[in-house]
Amino acid sequence: MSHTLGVRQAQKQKTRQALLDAALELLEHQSLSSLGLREVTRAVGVAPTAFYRHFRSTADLGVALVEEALGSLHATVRATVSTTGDADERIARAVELIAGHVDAHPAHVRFVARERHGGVRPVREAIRSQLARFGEEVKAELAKDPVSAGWSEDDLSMLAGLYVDQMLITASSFLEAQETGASEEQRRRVARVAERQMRLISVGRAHWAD
Amino acid sequence: MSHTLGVRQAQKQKTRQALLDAALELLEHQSLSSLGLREVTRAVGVAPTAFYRHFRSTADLGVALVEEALGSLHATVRATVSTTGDADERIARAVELIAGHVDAHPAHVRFVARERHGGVRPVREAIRSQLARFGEEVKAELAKDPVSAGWSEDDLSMLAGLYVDQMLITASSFLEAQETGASEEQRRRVARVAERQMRLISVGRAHWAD
DNA sequence: TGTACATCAGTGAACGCGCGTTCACTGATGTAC
DNA sequence: TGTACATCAGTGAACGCGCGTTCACTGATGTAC
Repeated sequence: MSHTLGVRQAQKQKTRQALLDAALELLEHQSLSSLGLREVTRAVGVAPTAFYRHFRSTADLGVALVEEALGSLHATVRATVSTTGDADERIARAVELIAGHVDAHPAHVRFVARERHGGVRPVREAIRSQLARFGEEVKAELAKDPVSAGWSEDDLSMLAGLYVDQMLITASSFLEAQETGASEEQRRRVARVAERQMRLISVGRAHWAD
Repeated sequence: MSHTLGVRQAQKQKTRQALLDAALELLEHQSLSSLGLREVTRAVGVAPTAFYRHFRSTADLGVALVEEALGSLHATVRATVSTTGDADERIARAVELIAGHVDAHPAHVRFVARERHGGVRPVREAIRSQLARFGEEVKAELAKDPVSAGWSEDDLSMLAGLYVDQMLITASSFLEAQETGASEEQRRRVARVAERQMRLISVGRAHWAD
């Protein structure tokens, strides 16, 4: 370990991460389009001008947050598609993984749900392109499955998109339950609905070629 | 026609509507949480203080916009569920109706998609409660259909929710195509994907009880 | 129909405040010899 | 190892500006008689 990055650069990274963390927290109750640069630096405890050493604008910071948030989601997506077992087991496991992701990174999920259709174009586009990548991965996984034998590329993409959207809807429902301080029972109801919706899609998939 | 509302009240309504219209237009490139009261009055051409004669805050104006936007969507939802014909015809007609709605009211669709998970709680809640009402209507319509004979209440709700979410996703896809100045061919591709996703759900529905 | 008074949508000045951005700076870290 | 200079992350003062909100007002509309 002779090359540990240098004190100066390490400190810079630390400040940058503090800005990202503070922004994510401030975004719990507002949208990126109303987030102020001074708000963020105040929360971190640095001068407003320090912001410019790391980001050109709050929109730029938002794009960095997309990478962070969808990076963490990416791991969950991969875990979800690579589960094994019969259809029902895989669905139950997928919903559990999503619930776990929302518990671990609620602010990331909120950020993606909020800014996916939000008012800041570069952020919206960054989210869209990352979700398209997820779609490609899910599609590749679907293609391997014997259930999809003989499916056209278009149909595989269509189904992959349906799954990705469904994952986000499910994550967003768990988040809402969490935010409104729902009981364990309400949370389980969200899980049950999500499982059945995925199961219905999976039934449709099994009979698609009929 | 002896009771036409009175000049004063008619003028007040006109100003109120002008505020709503201006706000909706300003929300094309930002979220409600960053919309300023002075921005809105400036666009209308009235003094900032006139705003308070109609709304207590921009959040309050947002709630009024929810009613307007979901009122217009409501008509489309009802038209969609009350189509007749075989499954494929009904799906094609539903997608056409959604595309038509996006053409007629793009700003309404954008507003709902953006603020459904946006930063202003009362607005989010107003949207949620209206969408829940749509879900109830779709559910009632599903219950009448012989395909759903023997379905539990929970399963009917689950499917109705899936349809409502799918409608919004479809509307949002059309809007995105419209915003990015997509060609007629790209627009038709959006329609084709949406139709197939609905068809897959409909296949799942037909085989649900198997 | 005419008059006197009440209502109230919209005005315009004023307020204190926080915003984003600029600029020249400081002082710790990094580098060359 | 020590020295002299370069780099650059973070500072702090200053700027002009638009914000939301208050207040007393105006004058057209509405109402009572």
